[in-house]
Amino acid sequence: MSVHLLQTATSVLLKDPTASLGDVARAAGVGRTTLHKRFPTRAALVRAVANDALDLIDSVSCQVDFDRDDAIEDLITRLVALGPRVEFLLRFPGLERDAELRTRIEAMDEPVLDLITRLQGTKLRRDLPAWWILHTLYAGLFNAWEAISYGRLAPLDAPRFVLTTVFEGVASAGATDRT
Amino acid sequence: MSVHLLQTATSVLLKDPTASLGDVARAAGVGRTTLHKRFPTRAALVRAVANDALDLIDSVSCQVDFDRDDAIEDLITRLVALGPRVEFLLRFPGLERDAELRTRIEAMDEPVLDLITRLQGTKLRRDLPAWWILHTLYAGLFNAWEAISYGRLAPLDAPRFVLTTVFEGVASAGATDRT
DNA sequence: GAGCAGGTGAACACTCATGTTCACAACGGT
DNA sequence: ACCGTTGTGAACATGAGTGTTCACCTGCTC
Repeated sequence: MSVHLLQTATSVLLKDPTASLGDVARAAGVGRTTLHKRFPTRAALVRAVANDALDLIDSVSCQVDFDRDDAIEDLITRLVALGPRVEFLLRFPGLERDAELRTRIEAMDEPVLDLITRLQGTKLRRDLPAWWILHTLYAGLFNAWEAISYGRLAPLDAPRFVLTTVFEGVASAGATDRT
Repeated sequence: MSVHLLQTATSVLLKDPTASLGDVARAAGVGRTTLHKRFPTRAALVRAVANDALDLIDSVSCQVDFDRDDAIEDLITRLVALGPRVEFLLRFPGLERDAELRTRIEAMDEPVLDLITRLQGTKLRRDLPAWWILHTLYAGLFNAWEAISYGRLAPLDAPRFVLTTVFEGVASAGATDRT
């Protein structure tokens, strides 16, 4: 049941980062006292939500074979499915002020950066820095999550949208005006 | 001098959306009373900052000839230069709850959406919805602003990065694995 | 039934952002 | 020198979120 509490907290805090603890408790169908017993302070709750998301990413990361050439496609597809839990990590303001969290987030980026660097020998452009490509991927993910939450994009369409847009761009195949 | 106040408020609130009015006033080198005299309430300040950003966009929008085929490139290049003032519009939480602001934001999107739809006849892909392409552009902008604020990206490089990435994608030219 | 773990609402004190007012200082125009 | 404007710090009341405690209830095991 504590799991459901964290998930509810995730979506409530994501929708309104200034939501009070009372709001979170009510949304989770739980007393504010109970919430306080699990997470003695607001900072503790936020940290728990973030760590939960990081655990989720770790579990996904383990399932991806980073040695395969289509590892990125696999990773993106799996990350899209995670939705708000991970979006929280990239969106919640002030999260990077927690040193421990910042460390975990950077550690999460590292293998992907390595993968990108390696693939820049084959299927990825060499004229862009790896970090820019990584953040472009994140931007695509965030884009998809937002569209899904607004009901504009079907969750099952999302991976294809993100991958095709990030990899091939929005220009039509014929128009190659690389400047 | 009021202009400088709004710009300071923009960057302070962007860095920390929960910053107190005292923080804003101090950052602007002005008394909290003075701030209150100009903007009687916090909501009024936020609205003023947002409207300032929208005015800025309007003034840019007027300079772009939406009939030209390279209007998008022109628009993006100009928007990148605006930086945090516009980033505020896309980032600040709860901004869309103000009906008047939401209207202005949608009105801002409209001509760009029309342009995208028109260009889908020529240089833009037809197999993606116009709104998706629009949001991909925004995501690229946001990406660049963030990289600039972290000092990773030179402002003068930004337009090229955004345009080439959004239009052509991150895949190397040879790898055309359109699924 | 006794005991215990877990959950709950009520209540309290405390902090802090906020809105508001007021008296005072600086400055420019007349 | 006078006065309106503009900015300033100090002070105050208010409200909301927060952390904390306590008494009470429920369901479970022994």
